[in-house]
Amino acid sequence: MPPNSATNTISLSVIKTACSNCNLRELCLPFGLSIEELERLDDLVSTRRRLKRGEHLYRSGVPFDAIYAIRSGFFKTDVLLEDGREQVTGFQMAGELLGLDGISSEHHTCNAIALEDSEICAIPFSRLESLSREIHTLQHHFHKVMSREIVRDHGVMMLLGTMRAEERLAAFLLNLSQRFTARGFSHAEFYLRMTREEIGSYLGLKLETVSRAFSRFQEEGFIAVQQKHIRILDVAGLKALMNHRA
Amino acid sequence: MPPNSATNTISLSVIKTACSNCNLRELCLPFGLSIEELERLDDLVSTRRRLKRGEHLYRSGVPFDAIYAIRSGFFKTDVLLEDGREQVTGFQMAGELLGLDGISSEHHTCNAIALEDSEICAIPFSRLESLSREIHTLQHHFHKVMSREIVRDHGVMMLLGTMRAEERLAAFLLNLSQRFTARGFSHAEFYLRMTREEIGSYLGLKLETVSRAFSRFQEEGFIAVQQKHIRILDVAGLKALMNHRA
DNA sequence: CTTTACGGTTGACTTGGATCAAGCTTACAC
DNA sequence: GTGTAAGCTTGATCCAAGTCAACCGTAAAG
Repeated sequence: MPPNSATNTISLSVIKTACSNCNLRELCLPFGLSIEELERLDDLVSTRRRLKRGEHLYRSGVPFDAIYAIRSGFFKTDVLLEDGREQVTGFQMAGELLGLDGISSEHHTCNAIALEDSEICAIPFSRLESLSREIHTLQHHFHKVMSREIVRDHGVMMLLGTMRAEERLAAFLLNLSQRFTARGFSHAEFYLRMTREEIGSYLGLKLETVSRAFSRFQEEGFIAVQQKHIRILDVAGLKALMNHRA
Repeated sequence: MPPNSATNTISLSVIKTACSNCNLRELCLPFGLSIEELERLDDLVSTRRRLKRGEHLYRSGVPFDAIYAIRSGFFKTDVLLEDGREQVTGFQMAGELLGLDGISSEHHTCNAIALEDSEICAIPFSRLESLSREIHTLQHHFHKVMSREIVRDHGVMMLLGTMRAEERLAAFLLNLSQRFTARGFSHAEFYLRMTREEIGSYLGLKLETVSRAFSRFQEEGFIAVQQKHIRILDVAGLKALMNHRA
């Protein structure tokens, strides 16, 4: 038996799973690039890494040298205060970028933790800067991605600063639903990868309040919840809840 | 009398006040550039604009085509919900950039309003992208500025998500103080350009709560307040207040 | 100088969400 | 299988901040 030939074929095909034939390319960094440009980006995205549930992709304080694209899986990012308080700053899914916070000080300023077994592509940042000096489209798209992160953060501030508990949770569910839809999953049915406590931390609420709001939404017929399994039954109802000053 | 000659001299000297001899250059976009590079940036920063207190620099929804550097003055940015709720997303001072949120959708997503008579430099964004494809240092610094904004937003999330009213106000005062210091002003004494209501909106509190927290800080001897005039008397006291889970 | 309006302070009372506590469900280890 | 721990739900109670209201201070307009 010549095992090498088979092995080589497999590993070659694995390596070949670069940006150019990644099915997330329209959601991720390669968006809008030509075939030739894509191949240049492939050269850059050399390191792939698998993470188990609970594993850190990076920790606050460690030197920054790459940003990460999520190939599959689900992450949270959080910031810890000295006294132990945790703020979850975001939940990230396939096609989204992690690590943009590290550019400013050349050190990561938050923790990124896999909430399920995941796979990421590491993109060395200085090489990304070089390439985006040559590829206008890549440069512009990268700027859009950073800007989108700022806009998203403003949305979270709005949520934390002016909304009541049920509005926050409704906004959260609608946002998740919309992002799952963009990835070809059901907009109405999904599993939450995070605990009630993590949702609470993100939304500035305690886990008991999150749990009660879920129960309330179920009583009202907006959703069906069973632990981490969510079915959205009334999108309009959830939206209405957010807009009227209750 | 020949008024023209005098006028021309003045306007020439005003025009010459470009990045290369702006005293904010170390805080602003030109940071780290060589003399020649600075001159290329000067060509780009052509439009200067004065705004009266209360005037909008841009409004949410209008097309984005430039970012703005604050030459002098003070701004707030806010997001309005359909039902009228306002979230102040930031306060910006000299040397800081406005409008980064507009890159992602090519439309501004918040309002920028002058809180005192101010002057800004408009930087056409597509020209900034061109130039930063040629000047590595400019590209890298711009990325750092965007990233810094993301880190700042995470700080605000932490504040809104996990801190109590007095911690939030203490964090806010310490942050202002630090930014004034970086601009060569007293770290201990300054005038607030915003109302209690705007502070409250930023911090996710009502104006009465902000007012009471100011009074409380004064009673404790941490600060002296008289309307918008603030003197910080005990930085350590304010810091301590933030760290101990009270 | 007086009027007026806006912003700020303070008090009394209410309330949404936190806290404390008990019990339940699910999943995994043994 | 059974045990156990982590996560979730629900109830009772409490409290920080919100709401409502009155009044004060300052600054701009007349």
